[in-house]
Amino acid sequence: MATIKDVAKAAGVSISTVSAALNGTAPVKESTRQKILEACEALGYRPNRLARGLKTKRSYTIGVIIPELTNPFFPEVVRAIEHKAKEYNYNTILCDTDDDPEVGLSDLHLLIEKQVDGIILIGGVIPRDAILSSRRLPTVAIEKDFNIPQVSCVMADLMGGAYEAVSHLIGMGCRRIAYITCRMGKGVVYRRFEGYKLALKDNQIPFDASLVRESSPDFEGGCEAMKSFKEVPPDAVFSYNDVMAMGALKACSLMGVRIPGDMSIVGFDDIDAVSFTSPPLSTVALPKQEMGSLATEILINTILKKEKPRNVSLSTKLVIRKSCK
Amino acid sequence: MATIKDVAKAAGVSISTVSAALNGTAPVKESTRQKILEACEALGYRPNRLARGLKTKRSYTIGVIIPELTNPFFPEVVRAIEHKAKEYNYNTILCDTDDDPEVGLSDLHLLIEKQVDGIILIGGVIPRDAILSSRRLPTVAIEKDFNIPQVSCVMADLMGGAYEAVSHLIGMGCRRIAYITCRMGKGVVYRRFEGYKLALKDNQIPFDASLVRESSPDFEGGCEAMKSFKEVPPDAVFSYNDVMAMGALKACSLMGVRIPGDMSIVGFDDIDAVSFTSPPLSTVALPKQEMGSLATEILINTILKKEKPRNVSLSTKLVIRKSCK
DNA sequence: CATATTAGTCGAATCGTTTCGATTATTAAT
DNA sequence: ATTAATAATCGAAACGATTCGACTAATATG
Repeated sequence: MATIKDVAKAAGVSISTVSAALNGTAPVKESTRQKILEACEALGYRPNRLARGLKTKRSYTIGVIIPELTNPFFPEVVRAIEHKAKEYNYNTILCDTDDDPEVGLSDLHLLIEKQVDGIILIGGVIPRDAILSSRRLPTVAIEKDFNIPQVSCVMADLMGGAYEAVSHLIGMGCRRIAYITCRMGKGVVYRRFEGYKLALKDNQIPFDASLVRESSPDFEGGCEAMKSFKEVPPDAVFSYNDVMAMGALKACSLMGVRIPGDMSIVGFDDIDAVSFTSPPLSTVALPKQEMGSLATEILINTILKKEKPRNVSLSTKLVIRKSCK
Repeated sequence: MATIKDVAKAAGVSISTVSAALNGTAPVKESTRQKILEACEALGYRPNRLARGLKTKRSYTIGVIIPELTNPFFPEVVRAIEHKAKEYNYNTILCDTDDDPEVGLSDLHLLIEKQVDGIILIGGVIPRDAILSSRRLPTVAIEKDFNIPQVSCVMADLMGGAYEAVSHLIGMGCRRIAYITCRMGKGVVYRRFEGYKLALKDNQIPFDASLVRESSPDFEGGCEAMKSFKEVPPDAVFSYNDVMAMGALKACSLMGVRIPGDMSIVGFDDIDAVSFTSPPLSTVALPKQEMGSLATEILINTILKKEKPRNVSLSTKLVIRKSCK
C-alpha cells in the first residue's frame, strides 16, 4: 500500500505538506495541491486510519453491544445507529453478546482496546460496575437505566404506551380488559403493567386481578393465557408483547371467538408478523429507529463535547389495525 | 490511559520486556512476569490495538457490508458472522448501505482505510470493478457470485431448494402446481424457477405456463397472484418467498379455499412470521447461520493464508408445517 | 574449567500519521 | 526600499505498540 511518504516523494514535497494539503490544516499553494492530488490518484493512496487514530486519539469508531441481533427489536435500532453514525463519519463495531454477561464484558474490553470513541449499550448485558470502571468512555444505554450520571440513557415510554393502548380500548367501549404478560419483576416488564393499571384508574374502571395472566412470553404462552379465561371472558386483551398477542389471537380462532367482533386485542412492539395475521393486530409501536438515531446523536455529541450526558424518554405510537372494533 | 511505557516504569523493566511477557514472544523470568502482571493490574493497563495494528499490519477487524439490516434474511447471517469472528478474536464493523451502490463504495473505502483484514459482502451492492481494484483484501461474497477468482463465494442452493419443495408437493399428490414469483431476470430470482421446472420434468408433469404468475414480491403481490387463478385453480402453490406465500394464504382464506384441505402452499425463506400464520406455512429454509459462519471461516482462513479462495453452495432445508397435506 | 548455549533483558528502529516550531518565499504596509 | 505580515514548506518529535540485534547472566557441554 502506498503511504503518505510515497505520495510526498512522488509529488516532490515533504510529508507535512501532503498532510496539510489533504486535511486543509495549513495553507498550500494551489499548484502543489494539484501535484499532490495527482500523486494520490496515481498511487491509489488511502490514508491509514489506524496511524491517524494513534496520533489524534480519535478512531471514528463506536462500539454497539447488543444481546441478540435476531430478536426483532434490534435490527432496526442497529440500522438507525449505523446510519446516523455514518452521517458523522463514524463506523460501527457490532458485538452480539448472546445475552451472556461474560461475553459482554470481554466485548467491552476489546472495544476499549480498539480505542472506540464511544459505546452504545442496548439492553442490560453489561455488569454495572464494568461500566462504572470504564467511565472515561462516552456511553449511552438504550432501554436500560444504569443510573450512572455519566451514562446517557434513551428509553421508550412503555408505561405511556400501555396507557394509550388501554385507553383506546376503553374508548372503544371495552370494560373487562385482560392483561396477559410474562412474569413481572420490578424493571422494564413492570412499566407496561403500571400503564395498564393507571389507564383503568383514570377511567374509573376498578382493577380486577382475575383478568391478569402471567405466562411465558411466547406464542404458546399467549395461547394458553387466552384459553384460561373460561367462565366470564374479557371483552378485550392487552398483551405484554406481540408474540403473546398472536398466541391469544390463535386461541380465539380455535375457540370460535371472533376478532374484533367478540373481543379486541392489542399487542406491544409492532413486530413484522402482526401486520400479516388475520385480522392484522393493533399494537404499540416502539420508536426503534428514533431510539437508535437519537442515542447515536447523543453519543457523538458527548464525544465531541457538544453536550452533556442526559436521559430521554421517547413516546411510543399506537398502531391501529383491525383487531379492535 | 496507561501505556506500555507506564507499565514498564512501574515494573522497573524495559518496554520490550513487558511486550515479551504479555505476548509470550520471548522468555521472561517468572518473577519479573509477576511484577509486570501486577503493574498492569494496578494501572488498569489495556494494550492499544491501533498501535499494535499499525506495527503488525493486522487489525483483527473484518468489515461486513450488507444492503439492509431490516430485511429478515440479514440479522441471522450477521449474527453468525459476528460469533464466528469472535471465535478467532476478530471484531466486525457493520455497514448497511441502504442498497445504494454509492454508499457501498464509500463504505468499502472507509473499511480499507481502517485496515480491516478482510471483507464479507452480502448481496450485490458493491460495483464489481471496485472489488476488482481492491483485490488485495481477502473477500468473500454471500449470495452473489462476482466471478472473480480471488473472491470466495458462498451461496444457498436455491434451485435445489425449489426442486425439493416442488418434489414434496408432487409426492403429496399435487399435480397442478402454480408458481408465484416476482419479475424474473436472469440472476438469483431465476434459479428457483429452474428448480420448479426441473422437479416437474423429473416427475413427468408437463410445464404449464398458465400456472406461473409474476407479481410484486410482497404480501399484496402474493394475494393478487392467488386471486388471479379463477377458472381451473391449481391444487398447490409454490411461492418465490414467504411474504408472497402469506399473501396467497390470505387470498385463499378470503375466497374460502381451505388450506391444506383444498390447496397446499409452500413458501421460501422461512421468515419468523410464517410459523405464526394459520395454518403455519411450510417453507424452504435458507441455511443463514451456516452461510454466515462458513463465510467467516473461509475469510479468516484466507487472511491467515490457511486456505485459498473457494466457492461453496449450501443446501436449503424444507421445513414442513401445516400448509400441505 | 573453558566454552558454547540458552535465558533474560534492553535500546533503538519502525509502523504511517499529525502537529508544531522553524525557515524561507511572497506580499502588504509604511 | 525597508520592514512587517503572512503564505508555503519543511524537519523532527510524537502517538503506543512490536521486533530485532546486542548484551549480560545463567546453565549446559565436553
